[in-house]
Amino acid sequence: MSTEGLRIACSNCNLRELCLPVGLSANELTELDALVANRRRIKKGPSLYTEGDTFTSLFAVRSGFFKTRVTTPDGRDQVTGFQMTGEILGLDGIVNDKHSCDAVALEDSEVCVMPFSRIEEISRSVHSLQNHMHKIMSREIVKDQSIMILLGGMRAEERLAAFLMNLIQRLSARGFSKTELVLRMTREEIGNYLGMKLETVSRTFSKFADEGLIEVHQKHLLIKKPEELKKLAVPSSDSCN
Amino acid sequence: MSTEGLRIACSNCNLRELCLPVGLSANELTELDALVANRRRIKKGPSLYTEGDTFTSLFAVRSGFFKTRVTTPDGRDQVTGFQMTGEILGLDGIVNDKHSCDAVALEDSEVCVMPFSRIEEISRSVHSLQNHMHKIMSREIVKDQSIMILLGGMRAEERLAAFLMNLIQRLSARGFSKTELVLRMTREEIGNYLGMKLETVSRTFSKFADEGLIEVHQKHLLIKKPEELKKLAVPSSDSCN
DNA sequence: CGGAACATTGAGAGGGATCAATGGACGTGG
DNA sequence: CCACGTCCATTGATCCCTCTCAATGTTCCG
Repeated sequence: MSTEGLRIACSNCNLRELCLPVGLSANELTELDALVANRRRIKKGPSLYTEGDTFTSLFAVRSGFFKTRVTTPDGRDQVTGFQMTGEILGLDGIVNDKHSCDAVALEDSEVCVMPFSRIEEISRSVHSLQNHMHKIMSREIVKDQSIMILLGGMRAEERLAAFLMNLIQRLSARGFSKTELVLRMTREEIGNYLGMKLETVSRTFSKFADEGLIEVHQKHLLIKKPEELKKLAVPSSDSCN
Repeated sequence: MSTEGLRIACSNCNLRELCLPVGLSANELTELDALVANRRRIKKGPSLYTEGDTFTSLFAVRSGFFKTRVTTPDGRDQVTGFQMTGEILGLDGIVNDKHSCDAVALEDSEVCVMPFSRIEEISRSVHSLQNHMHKIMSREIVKDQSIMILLGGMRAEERLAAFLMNLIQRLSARGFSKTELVLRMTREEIGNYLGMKLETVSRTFSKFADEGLIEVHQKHLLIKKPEELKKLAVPSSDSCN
């Protein structure tokens, strides 16, 4: 929960190809250096923000891993996403000036804090940033469409396969292996996200393992037949984010 | 599919309290009059746009009723939303400069065509429009969270109750009855949206009717016990859009 | 009036939930 | 460094909600 004053400019951040500045020119990048107010470290467990918190800033994940979660009045909750390096958190807060979900760190993490008023201000002069913000929000909307397909129409196997392919794809875009991954979340969190119970997640993993598609050692997964998995996950396997 | 040249300014549109201009001052409204390029009529059945269409404009529903739908590579499809008067269509297209879903008119409809480049341009000088666009997109993201709760964690009864309460709430915001409504979509479309089969939708309607919560006459519904329904639909019954 | 599209209702099957017990992994403290 | 407790994962047995398949009814429109 500590708030350090570490300041690093977007223009020489090694994430600039993944994060908000993606596609901006060198000149434009320099203008973005005023965008990040500071960095913030979050230990595993605590929330970056919580439902109801006043919205002031967007956050870019610099390192670590998050989940977002909404809780219903009757205490049920729903995991709405998992965010990794370079992805943006906080877009839910814009509409009502307060956050509508919790963002929880699943491991020790670090985020760049970008005051939203500053984003809007810079957007007015840097056209590409303006367009970029629109694209980021639109991407989120399109991503949510994929989740609706998943939750609305797919069966357990398909959901889990789609989930794995999505994770693999995002990890490989970050330079990680296409065949090996370490799950940062529990079976329960996966299940909650995918609209199934943790036992079903576990069983489905076991089934995939029996069929030789993957190898499971707790949170360590080895993808042995990506093509087969992809076939299971047919719909929108190219989904971004 | 005809493209008429009907031009009406936002500043004297009777939807300005519901639609994009909501909350803008009179002065600002005048600046928005350059925003709507034209109007377009869509008959029941055809699409306003289709997956893959080049994205150029957002659309505001002026009259009528739409559904948005994504189709997966293997032919399954998923209804991702229903849009009524004053609501915005096309946000999905921003990220890739092409639309990622179909927008289908469920009755004869009319939309205002707002070229996105013009929106971005005006946004740079009219700060409240800039903020407004961000809020509209954020609202869409928050709405999608509610759908995830619905699809991920609720049972058939709860889904349908939540759906009805949401419709009623949006209709009443438009001056329609809080207790009576005409469904513009079929059972199949409702079911697809809610992740259930049309038979289950029909059965659940019948169950609600048996319990005296509603009265069903095909597409005409009478809400007899809104409180009871709301209780069933507990989560995020206040969801916007 | 007849046909097509949509809705209702029933009977049976199945996928995933639920309840329950066991087994590993990890971290903390003795 | 081991013991213990906690958290997490696996697996089994059973049940129930929803899907599926199928028949009938209703409305609307040409």
